[in-house]
Amino acid sequence: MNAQFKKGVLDLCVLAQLAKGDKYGYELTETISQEMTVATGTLYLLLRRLNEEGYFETYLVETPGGPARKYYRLTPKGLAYTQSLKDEWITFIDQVNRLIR
Amino acid sequence: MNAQFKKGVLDLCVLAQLAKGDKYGYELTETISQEMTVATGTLYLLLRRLNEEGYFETYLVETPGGPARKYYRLTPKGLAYTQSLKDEWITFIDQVNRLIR
DNA sequence: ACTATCTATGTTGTTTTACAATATACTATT
DNA sequence: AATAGTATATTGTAAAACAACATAGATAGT
Repeated sequence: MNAQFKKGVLDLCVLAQLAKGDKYGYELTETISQEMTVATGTLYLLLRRLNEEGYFETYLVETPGGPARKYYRLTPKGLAYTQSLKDEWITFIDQVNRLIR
Repeated sequence: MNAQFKKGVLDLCVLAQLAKGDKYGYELTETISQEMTVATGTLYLLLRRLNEEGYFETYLVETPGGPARKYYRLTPKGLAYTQSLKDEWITFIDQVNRLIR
């Protein structure tokens, strides 16, 4: 069992969003905030950490108004990690449900 | 949303077990270990914390062989907290599922 | 008699993660 | 001129889980 799941579901949420297509940080903050409260700083910290672990590639895109957007693209390693995290999440839910029902 | 859920599902597992009936620490360790890995020290730390917050009453029971068992009994406050945590857990699963599917 | 194992409770120090607060910077609106 | 929105990022703090260790009585094996 992955110990990180007890406190690391956000990783999965971000990775699963990126599996749908490249996104920039602020965009991820907005999307995830629709479902749960998350501090903006938390997302950037998480993105930096996962980036350092080789799950992302990044690229900058200029915008006419406002600062440039930093897009995150999943690497093959990142995609594989996303799938394994998703599987572990499903398993984890079952384990918890067996204990609490 | 409860921020503790991202890292506090163990609380719910322990409380839900106690909602079924009084149990002692080692017994909880055994039961929860059937579903997920958990360090013995973690359980006792968690029990002490929840006890200090008024969710338990405790009592000792002598055993013919081995040290006495410390039983934990949910207080009304603890039972109410268990139910609210359970509700929040169900909600949380839905929120995550919307983000990852 | 000694050793290991099981039952049972508990503490200490470390790591991880999320949060709050703060900082920067450009644009558009009032 | 001030505020709000878009966008990225850092710092310090708190919570929770872990690993390792400590204690202790009973039992079983060698």
